[in-house]
Amino acid sequence: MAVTIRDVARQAQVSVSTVSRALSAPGLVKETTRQRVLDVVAGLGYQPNRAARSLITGRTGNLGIVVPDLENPFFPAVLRGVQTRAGEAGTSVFFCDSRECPETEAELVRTMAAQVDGVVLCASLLSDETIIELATATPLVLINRIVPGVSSVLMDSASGMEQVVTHLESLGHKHYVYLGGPDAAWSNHRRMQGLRGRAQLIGSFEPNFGGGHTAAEQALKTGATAFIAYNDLMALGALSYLASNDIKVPQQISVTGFDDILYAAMCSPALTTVHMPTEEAGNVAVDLLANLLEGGPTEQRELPTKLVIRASTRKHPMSA
Amino acid sequence: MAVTIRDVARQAQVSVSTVSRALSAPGLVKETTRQRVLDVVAGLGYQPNRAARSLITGRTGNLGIVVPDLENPFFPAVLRGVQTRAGEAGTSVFFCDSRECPETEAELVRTMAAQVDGVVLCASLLSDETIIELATATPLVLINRIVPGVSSVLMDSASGMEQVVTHLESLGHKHYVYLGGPDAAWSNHRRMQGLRGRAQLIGSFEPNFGGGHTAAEQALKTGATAFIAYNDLMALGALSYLASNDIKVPQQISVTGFDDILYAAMCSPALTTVHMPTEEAGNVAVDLLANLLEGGPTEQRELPTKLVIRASTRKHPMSA
DNA sequence: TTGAAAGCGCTAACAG
DNA sequence: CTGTTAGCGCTTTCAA
Repeated sequence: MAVTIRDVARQAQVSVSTVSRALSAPGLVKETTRQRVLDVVAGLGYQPNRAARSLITGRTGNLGIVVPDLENPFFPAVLRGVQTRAGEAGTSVFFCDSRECPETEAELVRTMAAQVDGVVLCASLLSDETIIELATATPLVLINRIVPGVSSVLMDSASGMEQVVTHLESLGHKHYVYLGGPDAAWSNHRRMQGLRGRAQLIGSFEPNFGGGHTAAEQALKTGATAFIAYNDLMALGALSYLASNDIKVPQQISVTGFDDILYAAMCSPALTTVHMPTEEAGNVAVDLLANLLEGGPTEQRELPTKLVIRASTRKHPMSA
Repeated sequence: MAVTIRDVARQAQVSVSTVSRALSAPGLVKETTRQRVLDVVAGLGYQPNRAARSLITGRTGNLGIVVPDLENPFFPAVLRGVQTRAGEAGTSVFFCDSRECPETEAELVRTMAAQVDGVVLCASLLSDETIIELATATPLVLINRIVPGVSSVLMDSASGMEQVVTHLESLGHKHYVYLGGPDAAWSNHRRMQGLRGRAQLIGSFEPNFGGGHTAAEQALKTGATAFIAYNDLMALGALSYLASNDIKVPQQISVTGFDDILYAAMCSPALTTVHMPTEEAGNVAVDLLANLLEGGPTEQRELPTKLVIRASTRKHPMSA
């Protein structure tokens, strides 16, 4: 195979342990020796064998992330945050898409566990019990989910939703309907809390374009003047349904989304939605995982969200 | 740590080598012995330590993929294809986003090389030389890029573009402009070939929403009646620019995209674009990589593309 | 068909 | 500050 630590040791005229130390515990080696080793390392293009290292340290230097749907741009954004922060620490990232299936999710976490130091679980659909069980076996950080005793980073959905409601009320809307996401999604319940009981509820629907389409059809029958979608993808689906039925947004019906994915700003009318600090959440998740790996305590962190008002909402016509 | 091969051997009353063989070379062990070992394995929940295994076999059982922009839904779709096929073979997938930066790209491939058996490189911006150099060090499969002597899977951009041109001509358009993507992108040149010299060229622009916005502004000055965008994201940006300038699509100007990302169908007007077999490309890439790892030859595979006609194109008004 | 033994490349005591 | 030594958990000759 490639060049080993022994080759470096020989050429630098030191023992293998000195090479090892020069690389991973610089303080323990005389500066001139270290420099000599480093030169040889560079010259030979030596790269430590990670398998050998992790065999002895028990650490892989990798981390995993599983998301429910890679096609929802919300999740690639989180991935980016994770990759960026992990990369800074020389950590590589495994990813998996569970396709909104809880069984797959648990399976993936278990499979990953064997080859990573810890995993980030996004918008999990698993039960508290299963999550606790997984967290016992593997350092685990949740994103947008709270489970007692497990680290997590939250984007404040409840507050985001309250901002939506406040906005809609300030526009004079009296009757609005919530196009609900998956029952198993913790975020869905959290968002409902933010509604403070003021919205009519329908659902649950699939948290994607098709789900929004279906939801809009039902929502229309309620006579509501505003639709609050579980997420942007559903809102986009609703927009599409309404457009194809010649219902004008926002003139006849106001629509709001959640997540502020890229397309929320691109569609027309541009979507009023709640901005989520996705990349930052990814960063923080990696930090929490790092703490965990150093024996630190579990932590919960909450990141603020902010309503972004665009063109899909306006004053309720009757309230003028 | 966890349960080791020795624990299994002890409890099954055989040597460690027998356990090893029972697991990875079933033919070499008496059936009854094998069954006994397997029972113990299941009972103990034994999972072979991958680091130890790969230390000796030199294989990691992992593969890597690097894409230029995770925010472009085209790439998550490819990722999915890769993950799916890799998963079937028990292979895990590392991902990285190079953020359209060639240096980062090369760096990422090199970093990954240390811990994967091979890597898939999507829409690479690197020079042929660099790619060949990387391919020499690591089994490599390219997606949407051809480099002599390197395996690759192509989605037939040239043909896709020809279909666009044919469509536009059939609608009576005489003057159309190509909103070009990055100069370093092989796909960009390939798509230009499909133009057969019949479009005016402007660019290059960033292959995203913002780039499309900018491009549309310039394209407008050409007096062309149809805009052909390098990809859907740019087309979406162009649509947005035109809408905000009260130019009606497709009444005044026709617009086409490329890729058929999810949002191409969602926006309004829905985008006429070229559908790319992204997931399949991911699958095939994994297959080619597997062949390579088994000592097979490099291969080039081309997958067909198909024009999807939606609402953003129509007959040229002057040609009625 | 099975077992014993020799490492894969590296880190981590333990001496010096 | 540096070297020696003993493995980490597994696969793979080589013998039996």
